[in-house]
Amino acid sequence: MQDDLYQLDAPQSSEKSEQAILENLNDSQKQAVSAPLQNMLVIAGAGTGKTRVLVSRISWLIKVCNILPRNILAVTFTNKAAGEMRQRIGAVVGEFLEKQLWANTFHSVCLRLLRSYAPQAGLRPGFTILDTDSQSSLIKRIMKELLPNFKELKPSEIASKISTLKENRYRAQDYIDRGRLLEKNYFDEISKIYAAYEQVCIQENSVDFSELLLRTVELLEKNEAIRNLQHSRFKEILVDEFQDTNALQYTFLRLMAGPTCHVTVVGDDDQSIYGWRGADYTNMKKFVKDFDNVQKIVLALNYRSSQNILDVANCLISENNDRMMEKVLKGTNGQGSKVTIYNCPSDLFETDTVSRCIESLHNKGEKYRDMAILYRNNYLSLGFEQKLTRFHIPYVMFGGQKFFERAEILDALSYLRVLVNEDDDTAALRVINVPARKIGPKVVENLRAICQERNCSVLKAITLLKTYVAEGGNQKELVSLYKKVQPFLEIVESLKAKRTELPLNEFVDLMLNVTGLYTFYQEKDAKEGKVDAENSRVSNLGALVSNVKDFVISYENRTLNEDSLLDDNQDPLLTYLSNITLASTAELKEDGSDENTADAVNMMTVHSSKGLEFKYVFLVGFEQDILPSKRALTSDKYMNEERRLAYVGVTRAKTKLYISYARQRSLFGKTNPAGASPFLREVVRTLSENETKPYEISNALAFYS
DNA sequence: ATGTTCCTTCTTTTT
DNA sequence: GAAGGAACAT
Repeated sequence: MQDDLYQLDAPQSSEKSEQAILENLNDSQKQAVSAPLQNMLVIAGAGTGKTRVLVSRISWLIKVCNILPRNILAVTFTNKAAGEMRQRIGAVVGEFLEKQLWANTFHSVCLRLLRSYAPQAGLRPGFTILDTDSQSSLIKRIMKELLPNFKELKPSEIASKISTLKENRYRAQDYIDRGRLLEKNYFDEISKIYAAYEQVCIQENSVDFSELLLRTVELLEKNEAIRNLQHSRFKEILVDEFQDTNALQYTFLRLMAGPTCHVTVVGDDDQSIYGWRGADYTNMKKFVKDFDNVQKIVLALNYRSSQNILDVANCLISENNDRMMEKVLKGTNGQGSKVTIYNCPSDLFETDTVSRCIESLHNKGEKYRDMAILYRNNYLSLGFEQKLTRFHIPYVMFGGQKFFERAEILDALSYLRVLVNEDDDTAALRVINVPARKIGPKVVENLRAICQERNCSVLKAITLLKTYVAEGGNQKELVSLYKKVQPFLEIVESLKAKRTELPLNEFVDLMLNVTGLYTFYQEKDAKEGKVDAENSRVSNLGALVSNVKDFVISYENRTLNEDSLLDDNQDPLLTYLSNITLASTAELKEDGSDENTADAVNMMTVHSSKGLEFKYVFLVGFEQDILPSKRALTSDKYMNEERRLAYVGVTRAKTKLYISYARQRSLFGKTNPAGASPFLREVVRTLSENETKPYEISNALAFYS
């Protein structure tokens, strides 16, 4: 604390700070970091030190421009990026100042605002966030009720349709009024479901992911006082991965930035790979138009890859016809070794070749953790998993079955959600019969009839039944209905009573016992013969408890500033649930197996590799119909995005890149002819003219014994 | 209400 | 080829 206060009182040493912050930056980086206060667009190619610039710029604002951290808002796309940024800024400006900075994802910034202004935003305090799974099950429920015979669209498809509509600012009524033109198919069904969905969400006091954004935008638009409050607070706003923002996030940004605020956005149109879920890199163009005097800075000096890799990358991306600007990455690490292209007779040869190559690299002293296998589709990982296992090569997979999407975890969280928000029927209905309590569809139907009649939640309906029975009500159906659901109510009530008595982690442990989830999943594990297995359901529940424990510790240590006082009404459980729903991914490390300690080959999709780098990269399955995906052939737009995806894959490599494709591939039990990706053909056609080709083609057959 | 078998599906994924 | 969902039987 002493040190922190010292730092706080010592902004005068700014000349020294200046030097320290600008040290080891190149000219354009320096230009961006030390620019006068203004709106800025930083176009940062792959590996050009984008995060470094952002972190340095924020440090500069704090240490040199003497802007208070609380007047700065840094928005990122993922929690991981936000955490990393906070940590790196903390290292420069000290923890004390770092803690006052808002560095968060779009969604959690919106959540914070909505929690602070719930009533003004049309929400009741304690609202819960719908995860993807809950959203689908809610829609499924609505469809069953409203359109039992409508099978043409899956609940998840409707869910993403609704998300897209929200991202384009269509509420259900807007869609009904003026959406018919947008829709070729199923307009009536979608609008009916959307309208009902909107209503149920309000009833249940829950918001989905897009709703967090949309509601905040609406709040800021219609409430001038709240908007002005944000304007007087945020003097500098910075956005990372700007090419990934969607229309709604862009609107949010415009609303948050007041007349005296400066906005800096950093991004790379060539790395926009989330267009399929609403990301629109033309926001970069819009930004220049909509904001005043935007200073444009281009970073093209690449610190990551050897020149051969960059030559391939530059050539690849140059084929795109919708780029914002011609950008040629120039390396700083010398020519390096050539990119190896493996031409494999079949997918079996491919996995074999890659495994052998990894083995020989390892034998030469390279670490497994410096290598990565990147693929377009998750199903391509299977063959590599098998082959690597046979070669006794350790690997870690990113993505895949996510911890917080597992059934047992979602069950546990649903119980917790009911405790926090008793209107959350989606959560209640998920677990009302888990573990099995003889509450089937019939009982649920009867309950919901009461809900409709009384316009109340499921839990409330059960409570009403209880009162009815206690007061000597004697209608047979109601009494027997109550008997059926009584155990569930008792569990919820007893948990409610104990909630405040115990530390949260102990409470969650207790909950798992009281509800019977532990026993239920123990039996399930036993039936499948995976008792004590690392990925058993019970051990996952255990991991949940320790995750809660970690949360409790950090929650108790949090610094109480004016924002956290506004937050969450001081209910740690509500905070935990919100955090978890907005966190997902690999946030929860399998305890013990810290990724730094385990030396293992990394396996992931190209999408999830964005932002990462590895010494050795194997870009596999670089084939027609895979990369580019079969479905991309329909339009130039999709094709360009696929090419950017390939570009992202290529630019992950530092020292050496291996690209492989098979001439035939077994897929879902069937063997089909395959072949090199047209992207690869483009590159080879263009670069083969060069005297010194940056690549070499290797016939994988020679490897196979 | 629950257990069993058959049938469909098979990009990418964060929040 | 495996997993999740729906229809069917117990």
